[in-house]
Amino acid sequence: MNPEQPPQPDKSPDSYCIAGRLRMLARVVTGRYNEAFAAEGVTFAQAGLLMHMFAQPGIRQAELSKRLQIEKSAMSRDVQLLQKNGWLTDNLRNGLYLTEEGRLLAKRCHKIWKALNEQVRTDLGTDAVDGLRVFSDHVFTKLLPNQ
Amino acid sequence: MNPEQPPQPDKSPDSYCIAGRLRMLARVVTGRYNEAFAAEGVTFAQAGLLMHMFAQPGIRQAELSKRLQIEKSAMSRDVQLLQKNGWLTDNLRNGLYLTEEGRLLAKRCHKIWKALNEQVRTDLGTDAVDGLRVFSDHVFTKLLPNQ
DNA sequence: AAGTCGAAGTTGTATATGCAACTTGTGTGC
DNA sequence: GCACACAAGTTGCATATACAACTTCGACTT
Repeated sequence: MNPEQPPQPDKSPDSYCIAGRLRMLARVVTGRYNEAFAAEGVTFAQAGLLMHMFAQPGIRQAELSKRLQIEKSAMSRDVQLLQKNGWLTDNLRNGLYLTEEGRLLAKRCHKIWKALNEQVRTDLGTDAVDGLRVFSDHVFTKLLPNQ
Repeated sequence: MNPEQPPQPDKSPDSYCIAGRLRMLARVVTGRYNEAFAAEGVTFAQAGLLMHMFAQPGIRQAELSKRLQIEKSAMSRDVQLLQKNGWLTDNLRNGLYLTEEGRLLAKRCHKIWKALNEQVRTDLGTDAVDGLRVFSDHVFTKLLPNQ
């Protein structure tokens, strides 16, 4: 795949592995976001869910699953974890609602997210961000089965 | 973040979340690769490691960690899993070597990978693949600390 | 109302991943 | 040779994720 390189990120230019590259990038970028949310005691994944639930109270797990392309059982467990922390009301099956504590946390997370996402966009530059958007659009139109 | 959309992948065009998007893409694309490797009884992550070890026998965990940007403890466990399946010799600490069975599997995986990766590139198109490459290059130069 | 079917959600099991703390190995200076 | 420092690897613990199988819920039919 990429023989004989010194200890360096694997960035072979041609015919690189799409899945491998995506997963590596996700690890790197997730790490950066996780650092930023650590002060609030949440991971990026958790913060993201909280922000979705804040933006759309009562949303169902099934809808979040489709939007985020996370398997329903994974979503179920993510949701249970948030609930265990007291951020969700206990009527999970009737739609997801944040507790007051959850709403406050979601707001703080959104503040952090907004600043960080801007920072990262600036750091990477327009070309990079556009590149990812183009790739992303093609995946949605060409790789996803139905909707 | 993305209020009021019907059950659809979250593809809000402007100011989308870099980390969220990357993670979603990684989930989607990983799924596709995992399907392809399922016949061999391995995941994409495992197949990738096997191919690296095949291409560079004796490579150390530390080097793979840096190349793939996987935390060393995660790498340690991934390696132990491969060994448990009889694909690695037992001298893990002196570099990673495939068993004969491991080498054969790695070759079959490479065949699958090569065809699939080409297929995905074709499906997505040059624009998309270039877009990801550009993004990726910027992450390596701007987001990774040292090397 | 009872039965049925499909969607939504949960649980069992396994892998992939990270952080912190620990252990082991290696080399360097004395 | 020893002691110390640092790199490599492992282990404890927790989260994120998927697939399969199961349960529960709701709507529709009769």
